[in-house]
Amino acid sequence: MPEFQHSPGMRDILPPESGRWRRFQAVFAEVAEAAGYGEVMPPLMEDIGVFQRVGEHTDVVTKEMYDFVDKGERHIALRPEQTASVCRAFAQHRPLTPWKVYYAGPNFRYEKPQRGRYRQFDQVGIEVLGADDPYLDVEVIAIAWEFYKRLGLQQVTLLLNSLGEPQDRADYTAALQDYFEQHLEALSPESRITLAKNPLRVLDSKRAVDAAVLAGAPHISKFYSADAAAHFEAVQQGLNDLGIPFTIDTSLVRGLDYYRRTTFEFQGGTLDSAQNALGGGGRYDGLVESLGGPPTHGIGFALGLDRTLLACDDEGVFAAPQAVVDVFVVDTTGGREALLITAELRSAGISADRAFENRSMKSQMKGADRSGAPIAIIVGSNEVEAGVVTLRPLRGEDLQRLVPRGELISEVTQSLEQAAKEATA
RNA sequence: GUGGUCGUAGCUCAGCUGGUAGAGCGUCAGUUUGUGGUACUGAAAGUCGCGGGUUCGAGCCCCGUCGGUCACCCCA
Repeated sequence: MPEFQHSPGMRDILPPESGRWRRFQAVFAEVAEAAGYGEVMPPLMEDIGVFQRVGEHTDVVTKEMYDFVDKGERHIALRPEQTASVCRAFAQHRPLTPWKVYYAGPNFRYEKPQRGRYRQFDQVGIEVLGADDPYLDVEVIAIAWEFYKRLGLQQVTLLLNSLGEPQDRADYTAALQDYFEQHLEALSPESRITLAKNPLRVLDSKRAVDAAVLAGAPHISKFYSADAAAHFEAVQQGLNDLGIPFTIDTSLVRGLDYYRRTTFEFQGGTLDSAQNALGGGGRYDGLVESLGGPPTHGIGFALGLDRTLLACDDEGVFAAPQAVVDVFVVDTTGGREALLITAELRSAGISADRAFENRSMKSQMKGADRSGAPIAIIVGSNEVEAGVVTLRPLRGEDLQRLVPRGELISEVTQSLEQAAKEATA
């Protein structure tokens, strides 16, 4: 065993999996940019106050933050999510609204790790600040939906709810509190604890004993103000117009305290309940204001990279890309020819790899095979004397041939084009 | 944070009631010293997570600890 391993909940992402991560983020960037979103890159750490504004009562803030005091006596925290940072950035820079941004990168939460749940975990997401239009809600959801489609995921369920206006939410919370207190005996001990902290979140319970009580609980929909009801109606209509299927789930309560009106979550159909929340988001108010900005409407979502990838594994889509190089150079004269030829190929925009340590030809050919390259360039003493190289197709039935050293690039280019054509045919 | 479970070569695992470690895959090297993907031969590679204890003797038993995993909690 090595003396050091990564800390719990941290991981090394190695190739080819790392290529999959990069592609994941690239696809997300494409989808977001196609809708006019620009990338925002907030810092990995901030004054802890930025995150505390998100919700004084949530576990994310109270128990799970990675924080420390820096050499300037500042109380700093590693970001547990990015929404707060984006709002802080908005309050600080005051860009034109609506401000449409996306982000990708790691977040940190001090939790007990388990499958699909790490202390350093990546999310991609978008936020829009400064607009309250229900069609914006639809656009935001549609972007996530399109992203899942691009990945190839089929079994994603969109759960939709509205928490109403802050007042509606408060009224509902009070009603819920009353109801649960009347049925305290039937609630699980865990839920009773949750009830004391935040009645809304009792609805999240997955415990079987709570099911009966939950089924009889009052519904948020009875508490909507006219505005909230109209907004929610418009969102549903818009989703229907785009052909995006959704399920209303009145028990859908997001973890952070600042949400209002539209909330949504994406669930993976193939995953266990512990990690089936692929992503979620909603509309929020007051966050920018609490960070020193003007009153600003906001909406956004965050999607977990790990869980989404787990869902991809289960559905057999979005596999890790195989690292492939165009050409593998086999040199049996000591390696200098390979040095020159790979450099020449790379300068010409042709990716090329080679073996080192002067291995046997057989070993080098093995390397060529493993590299995935469609062609090998072989150089031995015969070739060097004759001023040629051997161009050896590795994938098809074509025979190898000698080409003049000076025509290397044009011959390889031609050969690669032909290989590409055969591959698609 | 609480509870269950697991931890043996790079990977996946075997190792019966305790007697100082094995397989497959992979890696490397050979099988006519210029040619890969198949086959054959061989080799390297493990302080059996770590630390204590019981025992003549522990990978197998006990305790602790670290890590993974599952459930709860929470969430992505």
